Amino acid sequence: MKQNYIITSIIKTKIGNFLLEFEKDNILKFLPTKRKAFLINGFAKNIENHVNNYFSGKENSFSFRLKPNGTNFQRKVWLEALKIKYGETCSYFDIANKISTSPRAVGNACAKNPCLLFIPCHRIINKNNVLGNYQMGINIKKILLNLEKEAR
DNA sequence: GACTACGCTATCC
DNA sequence: GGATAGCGTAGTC
Repeated sequence: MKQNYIITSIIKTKIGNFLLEFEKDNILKFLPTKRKAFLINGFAKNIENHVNNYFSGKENSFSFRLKPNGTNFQRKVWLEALKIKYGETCSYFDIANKISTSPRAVGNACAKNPCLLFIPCHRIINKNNVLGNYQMGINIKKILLNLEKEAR
């Protein structure tokens, strides 16, 4: 029987190194890390290229297959986040309405997003246009949103 | 039961 | 009108 192995690699981006975990062509995790960059194979290199294109404004959507680990509820929130288009934002309140829950719970799920950037939870902000919070800090959130606004 | 990447309201300058 | 504090809320650990 053939088995799929989970592969880890560290890729380098403008805003720091990211730990990439994938299984075949499904991305399981994409999180910031302090570890030194290393690439395992062509797939990781491919991701790195796409991410760097994104950071230089040349690319505005990712078409990777994601396989994030989470509860049903978290997946529902992430699915809604994926629907937010490049350069647009949505409030926690809006997302909460769509899946009939509370904004607090939406924030909770976003905080556990294992695929930063690919699941664009940086596009989810507070209702009163305040940015809210972010796993990598609100500075990064600000940078990402500005990048998308200008590149559009 | 405690903890949130929220939002609303009341209350204070 | 702006700043702050308190509380309701829903999901997770």
